[in-house]
Amino acid sequence: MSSDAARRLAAGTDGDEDRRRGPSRSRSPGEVRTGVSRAEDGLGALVGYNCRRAYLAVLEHSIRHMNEHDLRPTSFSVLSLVHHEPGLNSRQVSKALGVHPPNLVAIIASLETRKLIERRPDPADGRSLGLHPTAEGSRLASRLERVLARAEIAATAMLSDAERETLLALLRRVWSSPRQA
Amino acid sequence: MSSDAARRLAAGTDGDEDRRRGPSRSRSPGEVRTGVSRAEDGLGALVGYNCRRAYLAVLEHSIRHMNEHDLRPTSFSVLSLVHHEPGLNSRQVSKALGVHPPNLVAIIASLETRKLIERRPDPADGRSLGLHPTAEGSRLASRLERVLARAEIAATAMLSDAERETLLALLRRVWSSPRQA
DNA sequence: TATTGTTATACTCTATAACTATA
DNA sequence: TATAGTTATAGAGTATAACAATA
Repeated sequence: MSSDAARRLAAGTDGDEDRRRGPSRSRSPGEVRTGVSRAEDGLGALVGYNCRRAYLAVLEHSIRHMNEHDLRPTSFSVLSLVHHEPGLNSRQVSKALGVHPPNLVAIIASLETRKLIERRPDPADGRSLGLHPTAEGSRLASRLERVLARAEIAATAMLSDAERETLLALLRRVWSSPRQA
Repeated sequence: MSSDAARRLAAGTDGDEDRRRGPSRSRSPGEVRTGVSRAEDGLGALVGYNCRRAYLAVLEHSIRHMNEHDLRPTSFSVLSLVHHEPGLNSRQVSKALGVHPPNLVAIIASLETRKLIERRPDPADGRSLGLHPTAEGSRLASRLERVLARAEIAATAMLSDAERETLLALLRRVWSSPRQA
């Protein structure tokens, strides 16, 4: 490590003892000081950036549990959704999860091969195939949901239960609110 | 559309008028009712899932502005970080952003080719190359940060300013808190 | 021995066009 | 004409091993 900037970043946190410090120069004098590296500035001020980092931090705790059952995050999402909403077809799963239809084909085929879900022709629409969890699929979905919920509590142990609920509620509103225009 | 499940999902929201409804059957009787498709159940209860969906929802508003300057999310992150912390080397950027070193090589090379950043040999360490924004790079970073901040406010217009700040603070704590073990 | 920057490479994820069967 | 499922494919993102130069 050679620079001041490096040492400030290393921790990744923005603790109280680190609040007021000199500007990290190497910029021309007279330039506006932007607040260098405080969490409220730059990337730290962006909801998108922080959502992504939080997602990855939480995922790190969860991914192992999914891998133990040979499920990727999206495979698990499909299984869980079909568990809670049996009868959905592929197109509806696509819309609900925001995954493009072609990218669901292999996922659904794999879940079916592993006998976690079944595809049943819709008698009312010859094009549509309803997705239904098998008994084993439902068991796995419920169990993994519980395991992942616990893993997430561990991953977000720095939050109180109330704060975690607040976070969940805010996130849900962000992505599931009807968009304007 | 053929199933009940489909109609319930279509809106993506969980409005009050939709709160109490019968279980979506096609599962064996006597099975525990899991709360089918309410936001608090299944995927909706998972922080990771909601972080990811919120990230993608916000990104949809922001990506256009980055593309206008031929920047991908990670390229912009590097530029913004280097703008606020000039002098960081590639390894430090890697740690700060959680991007693996080999994946930064092309990004940094491109930013340098476009004269948005410069690489200066560290006199104290012959291996290290300090990254510094050019005047144009700093201008672009500041401008894009402002544009993206506004785009995010539009993307999260369903939140009050206070709620947005709360969300940001909670997300930051999730990913930047020191992890246990 | 350890670290910085790098190459090569593989794997995963995401996106688009176009085809078929059905509506 | 439109929609559901699918194929093929391209592009973007992410990951690991290993090397040269330097510490």
